[in-house]
Amino acid sequence: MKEGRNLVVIVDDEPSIRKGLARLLGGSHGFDVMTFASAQELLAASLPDDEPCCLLLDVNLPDLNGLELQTKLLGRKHAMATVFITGYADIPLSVRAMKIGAIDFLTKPVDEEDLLIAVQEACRQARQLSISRQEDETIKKQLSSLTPREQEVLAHVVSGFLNKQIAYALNISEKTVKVHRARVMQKLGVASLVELVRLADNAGVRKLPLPAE
Amino acid sequence: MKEGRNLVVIVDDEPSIRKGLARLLGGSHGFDVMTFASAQELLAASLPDDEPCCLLLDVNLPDLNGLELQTKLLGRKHAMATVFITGYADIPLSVRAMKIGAIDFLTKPVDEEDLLIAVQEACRQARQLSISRQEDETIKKQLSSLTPREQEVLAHVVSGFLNKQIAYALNISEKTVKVHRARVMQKLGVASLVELVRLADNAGVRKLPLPAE
DNA sequence: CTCCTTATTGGACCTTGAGCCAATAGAAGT
DNA sequence: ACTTCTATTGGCTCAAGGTCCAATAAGGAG
Repeated sequence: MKEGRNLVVIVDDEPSIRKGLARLLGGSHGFDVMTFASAQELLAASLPDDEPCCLLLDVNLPDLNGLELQTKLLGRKHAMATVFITGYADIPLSVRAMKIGAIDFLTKPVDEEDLLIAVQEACRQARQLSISRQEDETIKKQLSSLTPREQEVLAHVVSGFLNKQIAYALNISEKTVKVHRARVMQKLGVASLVELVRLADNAGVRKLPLPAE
Repeated sequence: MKEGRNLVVIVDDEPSIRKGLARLLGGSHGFDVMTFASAQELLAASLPDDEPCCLLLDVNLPDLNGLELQTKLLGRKHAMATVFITGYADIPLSVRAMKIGAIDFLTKPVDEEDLLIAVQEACRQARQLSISRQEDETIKKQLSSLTPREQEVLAHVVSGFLNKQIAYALNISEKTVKVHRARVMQKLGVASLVELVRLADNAGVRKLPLPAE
């Protein structure tokens, strides 16, 4: 992943627009640029691995609506944020675009200043998303390296149970719980219960109901 | 706070529109409705205490732009979510509205179905916001009931320090740390370290840097 | 089939960390 | 002077973590 340069992926069926945008962004403003003429082209292409990017989408693409393309891409592993551009559009369409998370929705002729601000913001959000996804990934991987029993013990621990309560709930001895617990701490690379709770919460570990007290 | 009924606050300078919207929402659909003819009227009025509500704003108000009004209101304690309605507007305006957090941006003539969906969603989000703000409030209040020393100890505890490390850092004995710690737990109404960490994290208690290891 | 690894379980023992009860001392307010 | 709040500390008990050891069962490699 190249650092310092941000990738902008342009999809527009007008060659002149593509070139204009590419020159503007790629030239003096230091973005890496890739261009596509249609949604199909983009979907078929392989983007640089895990490179967070700003999608610059024309709404009125010949083969697929820009919003539908955006929806299709959202499900992917790629971290991206979208800026729409359009020549002919109405308010409901722009509102729908914003609702599904577009960074901005610009009308042609596009104001350079607006475009740059939007693209920079999109890149920023894409990078942010990429980072938080990677962290998520790492945590999930660590969690899946736990054995079923360890995961069970972890769930109880972060629910606030004492070892003896966990032992009773799982019908094993307290000593065994301690062993599992120690393994969990070691595998997840945390040194304290505090860190363990934060990590588990971030990973969305299900909290169990407290016992009747 | 009345339960079960959601409040919709309508601001529009056209009496006929006000009445139409009020009748539609207040009648068969069971919303509580309040209407205002201008931004000033709304700002001067006192809304039911802490009642989460849906703001239904005409964008083209005589005295103040709908978006500016929304911005003014955001800073208040009231939990509200906004749906804009407009007769004459352009895409940049609708995009700006969505950027500042509008739930929807509808064009006249307003489709009843769309309006209802938007209003319901706005009410849902307003209630949600209200709840999370109340929780925030409660936590902040509890935190401020801690003495300075207790807050200091809390900060260290949720940073993963051991009692002896805290004692050394604060230059007091370990026993003292334990007492402060117990008081913190009691005042915040938590029974375990796990809960304490979650509560502190939600309240944004600053984590201290770990000691050199 | 045997050997090896992993997961799960558990006991005895010891060290450290944390929680509970009681208590003192100073400062501030009534 | 008396009460209240805050900060402080000691002693005792319980919880948690570590060490050393060990048994059982499942799954693969050779």
